[in-house]
Amino acid sequence: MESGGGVTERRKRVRLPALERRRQFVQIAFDLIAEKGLEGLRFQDVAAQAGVNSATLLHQFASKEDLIKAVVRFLVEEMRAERNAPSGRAANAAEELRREFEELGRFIDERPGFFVVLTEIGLRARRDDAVGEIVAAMDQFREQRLGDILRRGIAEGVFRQDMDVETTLLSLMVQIKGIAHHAALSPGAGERLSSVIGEICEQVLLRLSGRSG
Amino acid sequence: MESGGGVTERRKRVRLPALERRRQFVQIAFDLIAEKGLEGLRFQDVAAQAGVNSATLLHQFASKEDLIKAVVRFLVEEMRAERNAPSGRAANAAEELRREFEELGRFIDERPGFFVVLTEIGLRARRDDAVGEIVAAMDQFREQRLGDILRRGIAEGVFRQDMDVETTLLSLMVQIKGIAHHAALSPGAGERLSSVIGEICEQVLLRLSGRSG
Amino acid sequence: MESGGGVTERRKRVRLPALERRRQFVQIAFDLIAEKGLEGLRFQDVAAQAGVNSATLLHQFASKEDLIKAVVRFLVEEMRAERNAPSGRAANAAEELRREFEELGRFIDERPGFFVVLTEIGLRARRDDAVGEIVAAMDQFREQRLGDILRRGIAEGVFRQDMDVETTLLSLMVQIKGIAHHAALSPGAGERLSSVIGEICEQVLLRLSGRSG
Amino acid sequence: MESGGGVTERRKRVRLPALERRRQFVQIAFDLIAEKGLEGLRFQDVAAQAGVNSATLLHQFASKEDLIKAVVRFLVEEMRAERNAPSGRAANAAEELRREFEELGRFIDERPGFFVVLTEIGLRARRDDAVGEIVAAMDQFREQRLGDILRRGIAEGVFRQDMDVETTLLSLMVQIKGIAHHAALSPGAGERLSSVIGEICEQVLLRLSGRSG
DNA sequence: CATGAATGAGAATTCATTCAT
DNA sequence: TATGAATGAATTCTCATTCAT
Repeated sequence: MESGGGVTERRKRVRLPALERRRQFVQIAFDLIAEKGLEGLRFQDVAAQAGVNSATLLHQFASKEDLIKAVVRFLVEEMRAERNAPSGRAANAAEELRREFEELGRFIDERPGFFVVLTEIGLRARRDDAVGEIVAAMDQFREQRLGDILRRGIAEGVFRQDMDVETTLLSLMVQIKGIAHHAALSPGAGERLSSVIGEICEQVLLRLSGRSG
Repeated sequence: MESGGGVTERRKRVRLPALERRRQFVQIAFDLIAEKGLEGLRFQDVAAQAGVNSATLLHQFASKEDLIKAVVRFLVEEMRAERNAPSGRAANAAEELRREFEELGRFIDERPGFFVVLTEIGLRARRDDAVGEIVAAMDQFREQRLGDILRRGIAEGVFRQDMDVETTLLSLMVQIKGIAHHAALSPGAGERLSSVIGEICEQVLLRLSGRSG
Repeated sequence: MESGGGVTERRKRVRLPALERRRQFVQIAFDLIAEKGLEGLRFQDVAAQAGVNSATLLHQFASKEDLIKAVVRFLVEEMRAERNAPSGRAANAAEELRREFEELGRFIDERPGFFVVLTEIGLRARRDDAVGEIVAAMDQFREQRLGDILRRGIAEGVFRQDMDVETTLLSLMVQIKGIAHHAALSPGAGERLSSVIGEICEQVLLRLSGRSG
Repeated sequence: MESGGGVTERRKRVRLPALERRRQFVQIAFDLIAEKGLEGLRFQDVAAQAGVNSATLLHQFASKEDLIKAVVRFLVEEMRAERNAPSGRAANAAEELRREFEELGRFIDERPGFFVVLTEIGLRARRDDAVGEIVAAMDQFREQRLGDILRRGIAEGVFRQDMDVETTLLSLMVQIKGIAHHAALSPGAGERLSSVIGEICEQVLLRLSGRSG
C-alpha cells in the first residue's frame, strides 16, 4: 500500500490508492453527517460529492450502514491521533490534566463538526450494537487516559490522597461530555467556551488538590 | 384508559377532549423518538399506536414537522413543570442550587428518555430554525433560573463577590448538559450518576463560595 | 361484500370493491407470470397494467412475495372450482376417472397458462416454504380425489381387488403431471394432446380393471 | 482438483485446459441453478465459487445468457451420455423399452438436480428461442430413440401391429416427462418413484403388446 | 487471459401526504 | 372529524457488464 513513492508514474488519470479512496469517501460522509445529520445522510449525496456513481460507493462499503461504521472508526482514529501528539511529558498530573482540557478546546476549534457527529453517533449507538461497541471503546480510551492522570497525581501527591478515583473519573467524563455537548449543540458558543473550559478545569483541579477539604 | 373520571359528561361516546387527544399523540411520538430516534419516527407508527388512521393524525398536526414541533413544546412544558413543584423557598442560594441539581437527578430517574429526546431535538435544532428557537428558549429559561440563583447568592454573601456571573453561568449550563448528555447516551450509567451529580454540585459550590480562592 | 345489488349508485367513478380489486391485480400478475415467468414478473408492470401506481399495489400486497402468494392461492381456488362443477354423479368409478381426464383436457384448453404458472410456482415451492405448503395442499387435494375414485372402483368391483392403491395413486399423479407438464412446456402440442390424454386414460383403466392380469 | 493426470504437460503452472475450465464453470452454474433456480442464478456467485473474478467469467462466456446456453448444451450432452452406455443390444423391443425406463430411474437417482434444471430451462425455452431450439432438439432426440424402439417392436411382432405410432410416442413422452417432473418438483418422492416407474412401464407395455385389446 | 474498480439501468420498498367519501 | 385508498418522490441496493491496466 501507499505504493512506492518514486515509482515511474505515467498514467493519465492518477487514481487514488484504495485506502486513500475510502478515506476520502469517509471524510465526505463525515462532513455530510455534520451538516445534515445521520438522518439526512444520503448515500447518493456522498457519491455525488466524490464524483462517482453511487454503485461505486456501494462497491467499497457494501451498505450505508457499513459506511456509517467506517465513519465511526474514523472518529476513533481522529480522537486517538489528537492524543498522540504530545509535546513532551507534563511536569505533573495537574499540568497534564490542564493539557487535556486545553487540547479539548483546541480540538473543538480545529475540528468543528466532530462533536456534532459524535453526538449523532452516540444516539445511534443506543440502537445499534455494532456502533455501540465502537463508541464504548472510545469512552474507555478516554477514561483510561484520565484515570492514569488521576492515579499519577495521587502518587505524586499533587492530588488528595483520599480521592474516590472512580467517582472523580466519572465526574470528569461527565464534564468533558458537557463541554463537547455544548460545543456541538449550541452553535456560536464557541468563543466563550474557551474561558469556560478553563473555569471548569480550575474547578476540577481545586477539588482534586483538596486544598479546601 | 378512556379516562372518564367523575366529570359530568353526558354524551354517549366519551371522546377525549381535543387537547387531551393531542397530548396523547404527542406522548406517543415522544416515546417513539426516545426508542427509535427522530430518524426512526414514523408518522404511521404514531397513528397505529394511538389506534387511529394516519390521515386522522395528519388532520391534527398538518405535517410530521408539525408533530415534532409539538413534541418540542411538550418538552418545554415538562421542563417548566419540573421546576414548578417548589417545596418552599430554599434557605439560601447555595441550598437552592443544591436543589436544582437534586431535581435534575430526580428528573433523570423519573423521566428516562427525556434527555434522549432532548438531544435528538437539539441536533435537529441546528438545521431547523423553528425547532431551534424553541430549544433556545428552553436554554434561556434554565439560564435565567440559574442566573437568579447566582445573583441571589452574591447578594446574600454566600457566593464570592468577585464572581464573573456570565462565565460561571455558562460553566454551570455546560456541566448540567454534561450530566444530561451522559444520562441520555450512556445507558446503564444511571445509578452511579447520582453520586456524580452530588460531586459536581459540591465542586461548583466550593468554587462559588470562593472559600479556597 | 359484493355490495348490495340494487343500492342507489350515484358516484361518478365506480371503484371496484376491495375484493374484486385484489382479484384483478392477481389476475394480471397471473397473466404476466404466464408470459414472462416468475423471474420476469415486475411489480411495476402489474401496477401499470392495472392502471395504478406501484405504491398502490404495495398498499394491497405488502410485498412482491405477498402478491405471488396470492397468485398461488388463486391457483388453488381455480383448481377447486374446476372440480366443483360436476354434471351429476358418474355411473361408476371408471367413468368418473374418465371424466377427471376429460376435465383435465378441457382445463388445458380453457386456461392456457395455468400449468405454466403452476410449474413456475412448483419450482419456487422448492425454495419457499410458504409457497411449498400451498402447492403441497394442491397435490393432496388431487390425490384425495383420485384416491376416492380408486377406492370406489374397488368397492364397486370395476377395479381389480388386489390393486396397490398407493402405488397406483402415485402413478396416476405422475401421469397427470406429465400431461400438465407437457401442456405447459411444449407449446403447440395442444391439439394432439387431447388424443394422448384419452390414450393414457384408457391405458390406465386397462391396467386398473386388471382384465389382462 | 488441478486435475493433472499423467498427461504430458511440461509448463510450470498446470492451468486447466480451456475446455475443462469452461466445463467447470458450467458445472457450477448447473449446481447453482438446481439450488436457486434460473431466477436466483448470479453471475458473480458462479465466479466466486470458481474462485475467479466475474470479469474473467465474462471473458469466457460473453454474457449471462451465454453461460445459460452453455448449461443447456451441457444438459444435452449429459442426456446423450446417459444413453450411450449400452450394455449390449436388448433381446427385443419390449426389453429395450424396459431398459429406457430403468435408465431413467437410475438417472434420477444419480443426477438429482438434472430434471430441476431441465424444468427451469424448459420454462425459459418458452421465451428464449435460442434455448428453445436446444431444448426442442433434446425432445426430438428422445422421441427418435423411442420411435425406433416402437418401430422395432412392431417389426418384431412384440407390439401390436395396428398401433398408432405417433400417438403412442407422444403418450410415452408425456409419461416420461411426468416422471421427470415429479422427480424434480416433489422432493422426497424419490424412493417411491422407482416402483411407480416400473408400474408405468408395465402399463405401457401391456397396452403396446395389445394382449387385451 | 485476468482482474479490480467502476458503472448504469433498474428493482423493490418506504413514507409523508392527498383525495374522495 | 375520520378514514381507507391512492400516490409520487425518494432511497437503498442489485447485478450484468465495461474499462483500464
